[in-house]
Amino acid sequence: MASANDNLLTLIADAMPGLSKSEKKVASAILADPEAATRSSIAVLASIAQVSEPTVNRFCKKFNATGFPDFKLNLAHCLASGIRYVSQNVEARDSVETSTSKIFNSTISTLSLVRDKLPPDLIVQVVDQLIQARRIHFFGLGASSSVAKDAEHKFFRFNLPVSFHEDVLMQRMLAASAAPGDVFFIISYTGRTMELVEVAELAKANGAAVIGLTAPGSPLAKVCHLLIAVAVPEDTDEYMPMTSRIVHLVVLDALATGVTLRRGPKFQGHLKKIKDSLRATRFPSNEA
Amino acid sequence: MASANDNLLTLIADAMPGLSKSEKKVASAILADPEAATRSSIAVLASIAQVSEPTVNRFCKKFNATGFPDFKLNLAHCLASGIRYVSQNVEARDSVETSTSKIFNSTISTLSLVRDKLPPDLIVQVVDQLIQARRIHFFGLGASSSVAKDAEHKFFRFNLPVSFHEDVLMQRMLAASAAPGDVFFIISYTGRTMELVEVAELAKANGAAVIGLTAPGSPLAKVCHLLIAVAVPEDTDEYMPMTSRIVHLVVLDALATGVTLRRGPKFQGHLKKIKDSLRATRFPSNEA
DNA sequence: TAGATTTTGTAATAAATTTACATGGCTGGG
DNA sequence: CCCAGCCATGTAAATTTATTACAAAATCTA
Repeated sequence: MASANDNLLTLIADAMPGLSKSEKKVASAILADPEAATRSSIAVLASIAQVSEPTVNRFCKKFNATGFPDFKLNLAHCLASGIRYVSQNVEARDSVETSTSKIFNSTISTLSLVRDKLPPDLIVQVVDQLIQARRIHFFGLGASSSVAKDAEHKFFRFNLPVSFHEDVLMQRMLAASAAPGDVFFIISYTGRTMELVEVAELAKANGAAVIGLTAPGSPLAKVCHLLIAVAVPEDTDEYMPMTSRIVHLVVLDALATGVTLRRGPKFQGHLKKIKDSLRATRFPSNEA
Repeated sequence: MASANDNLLTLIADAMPGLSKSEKKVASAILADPEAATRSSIAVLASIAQVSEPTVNRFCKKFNATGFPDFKLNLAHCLASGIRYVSQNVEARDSVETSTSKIFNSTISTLSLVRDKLPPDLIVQVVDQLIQARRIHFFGLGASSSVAKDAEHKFFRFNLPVSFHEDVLMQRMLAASAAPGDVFFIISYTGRTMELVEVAELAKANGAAVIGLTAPGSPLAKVCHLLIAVAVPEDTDEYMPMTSRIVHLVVLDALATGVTLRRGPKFQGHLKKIKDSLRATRFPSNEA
């Protein structure tokens, strides 16, 4: 399913190792400036890549195109949908306008990257785990604490037994008194925050399920029963985790929606009740 | 900036009245199935429109293309970036895989929509306002409270005098004791939450600046000195504000980055100090 | 190293696009 | 109302672009 409108550039980049010498030349010529590739003729691209024209043509056909023009079209599509797989880092001399557009662009491209990379059944598994949980704790610290808080807010509406804690002592206490049936959902960009790793280990030792939304290969990732790995190539040292946080939130959106869908229509009534209870606090809408 | 690659289809539709007989034929052939147009050759399109090939070519040149292929490319661009807005809503019978990909897609397309619609200088103005503020309060309720919390966290790192409150009484007290030089940054998806509107009015009456990140035309929007209007066509009644929240966060990222850039390089030292202070709480990275 | 296989390039062919030019229809002045 | 001039449109030729068929080179296998 993901492969249908998959990111062509990513596809090419991923296929690189398995390509022959001159195919690699073509690939890197395209990756170097995809925008230009969509505008050039096959002759121009061939000369840029220093290969013959049929080689370029064959290359295109390898990537499910009927020929070169079709390939260019596909390329144009994936470019237009905001996908710059190389993140555009903000630089100190950028104007505010530039940095703003860079931030939007890199957020967008990161999201589409994650969308394509996320194992489709993983979300399903996590949803299953959440639905049958006796109790769900969302933990996060620092930048991830507002993500965890958001998660609590969202899942609370679903009438799931959720709680959110950003206090380390509370987290520890809850982990210490964990039992099978409890789910600890731990959110961390780096996956290296000691406190959280220890809490995860403690919870796990007590038989609770630990779900991690964090970086692959991190200490926290190793502890989790279920891991939603989000690898965001971020310029962490320059600025702070930004896109990773967004990705985490969207993943949680997906999970929450998954839970609702699983609960079926009988459950919509509950949501409606909550909505109605909020209505009283609002100015009436002037729309129909 | 937005008008540069503005929607080509709209452009064509608008130009219709001023076109000649056979140009109209071409236009309607394209508008009837733009997707097909990007895939057809000039000969095919000409026969569909019942005109000759040069007519099609001339038509393309009228719309700032160098020729037919270039025109197709432009068309493909505007299709890919525009077509997704509609019909990505999650439906009750969707599988979890489908809903997940829909959520990612609609988040992505909403972000690119906002990116194109956001007035470039607005961010600059807000950044100016924030930099010179004596004190900044981030307010949000419900789903927006975690957005506000996130904002506080981010701006705090910049050593700006920020605070965050989700408690209505605290908000009211702060607004009541507001003074010129204070900035109230109020975040609300609907812009209809009474409490927040009242707080905004109170703060404004006391001479504070009110910045709103909310829906255009809403009661809250009318109170603000500076308004960052985010109109997200959301199926609020089915599920909850999801994409709007993400957009809000990305806007705040842009603002935060804008502030850092304005502060200049001397300020990087401060950021580094904060980063170092966090390092002690982390497992060492195994990377270089 | 010989033979087979794969990769790459050359040259011819086919397709698509553009240009140059001719025709037809319309408009406005006589 | 008719003819000159102009604009819109089409025809056909030229040019560019893409594809195919085939041959040469490189790589691999035995």
